[in-house]
Amino acid sequence: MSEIKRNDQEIRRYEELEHLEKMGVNAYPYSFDISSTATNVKSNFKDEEEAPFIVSVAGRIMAIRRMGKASFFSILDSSGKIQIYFNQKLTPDKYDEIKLYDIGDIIGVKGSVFKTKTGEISVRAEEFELLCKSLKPLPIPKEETDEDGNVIIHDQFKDKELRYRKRYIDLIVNNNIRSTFVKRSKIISGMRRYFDDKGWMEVETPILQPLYGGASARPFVTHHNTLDVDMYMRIALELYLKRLIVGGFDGVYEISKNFRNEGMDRTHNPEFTMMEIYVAYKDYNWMMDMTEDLIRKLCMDANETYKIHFGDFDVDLEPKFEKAAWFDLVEKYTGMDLYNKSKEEIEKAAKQLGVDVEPGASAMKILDEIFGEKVEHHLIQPTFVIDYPLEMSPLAKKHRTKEGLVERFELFVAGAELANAFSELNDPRDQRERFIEQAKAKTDGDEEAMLLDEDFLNSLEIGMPPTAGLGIGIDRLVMLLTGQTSIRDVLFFPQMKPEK
RNA sequence: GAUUCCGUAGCUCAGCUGGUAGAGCAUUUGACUUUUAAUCAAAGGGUCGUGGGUUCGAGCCCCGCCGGAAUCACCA
Repeated sequence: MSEIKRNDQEIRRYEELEHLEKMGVNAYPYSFDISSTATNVKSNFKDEEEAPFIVSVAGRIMAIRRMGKASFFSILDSSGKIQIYFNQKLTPDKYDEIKLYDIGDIIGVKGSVFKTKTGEISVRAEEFELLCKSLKPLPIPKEETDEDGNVIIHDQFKDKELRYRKRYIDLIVNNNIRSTFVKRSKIISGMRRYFDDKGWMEVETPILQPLYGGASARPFVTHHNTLDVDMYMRIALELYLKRLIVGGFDGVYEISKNFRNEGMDRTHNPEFTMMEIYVAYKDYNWMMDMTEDLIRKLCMDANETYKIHFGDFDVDLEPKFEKAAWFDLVEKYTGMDLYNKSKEEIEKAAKQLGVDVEPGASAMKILDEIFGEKVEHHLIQPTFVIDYPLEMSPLAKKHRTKEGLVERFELFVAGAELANAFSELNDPRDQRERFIEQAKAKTDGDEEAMLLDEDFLNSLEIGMPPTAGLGIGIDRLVMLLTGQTSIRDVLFFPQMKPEK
């Protein structure tokens, strides 16, 4: 048994807990009936009201102002804060008990609502009880409102490491971050509602997979003991969802975690949430319209406006999204037409443009670099980039008219990729060739090249109808729609190095 | 992975050219029946991230390590 070290404030709280229990107070009771939230109390209270407005509320004590025989507490519930007024006269038998309450404790209060001299709507504590004793001090910030109405926060809990590691504290004391996560939830539920209303079905597919596929990334490897085989955490949803289209569903989608064993930074977390949807009998043109409609609606639902401020950018989602072909954009921003050019020509172009290229990089890698460095940061207003080079997109269908291209689009907003979609490749012969190309790339040292999935090919041989597929990185979408520039601020529990 | 910066009380931070620690809030005690950063009076609280080194002496200088942040690289 390791010895628990407590600081003075913690020791004091444990002593108080014992004191309360000696007084016959249960510091951890089972339930409490709530009639209203803090915000509802405030909005439903009317000055003129003559009949008493009795409510019962519960929340965490965030501030205590004791004045001898009267005290004002501020409690916080899921909706916000409300002031509680205690007076010895109101509860002569229990007034001493509140002397043992601390900031952080959770209490339930029943009483009439009134407005204090200073105009704050408050609940008179006619009945109250402790609902949970808090045994560790909370880093409580203090808020002050200056003459101009600006809220100044003192002693704010802002150490990013601690905030991420102890998110539950962050959520209690930094009430502004709550709204980001509320919006996140709204965005995801809004997306579900949008798809469900169209009759598409939410499904679940394996996270533990014998083979990983559907994207270019390095996987996490784990081991199944009974079968004694290595398994992979999925890096994408694609190949299983397409199997379900083969199985006869017209529309399937999944919103779930993917795992990629790669770097962590402002836009990457090793586990992240992905939405992929596949709709039979549709192509990427149709999918573009659907995506635009969806994103616009989600933004309106979350923000009640189409205008977004993200980093240094102001983005407007209301006008029709731009469409531009991949090679046209390269030409626009580099002055070079690289469509259907040889590897030597592409290498030369990269050199002229000052784009660093790893030795041995394929033509596609170089093109990708050029696009990433010269084009992406220009794509601020919503832009569908369409018609990608074939080799970059091993699961996308060949363009119906343009040689060497596929029917694929990515949606860029504020310089970041938000969505990726194709007319899905359903010709099993072509798909096999693409996998073989990938295998070659892998032996040439491309660690992220895709693996050949025989069973997936088998499903295509059974036959998949023409299908459009779309993937949206949910975390990035939430970042965009909430104006957060770090993925860690849209994840409750971002991945951190283990402590110690 | 690289570079820069950061780690001091429960929280936010100060700490000069090296002389073994300060403030506000929080906590404790007392006063106070409409306060709201409540106020007033007093008090307690620190292995200065960690391990070495230099020095008579290190929070401060040097090296390693741990953790974090930012930027870059990697990354469909």
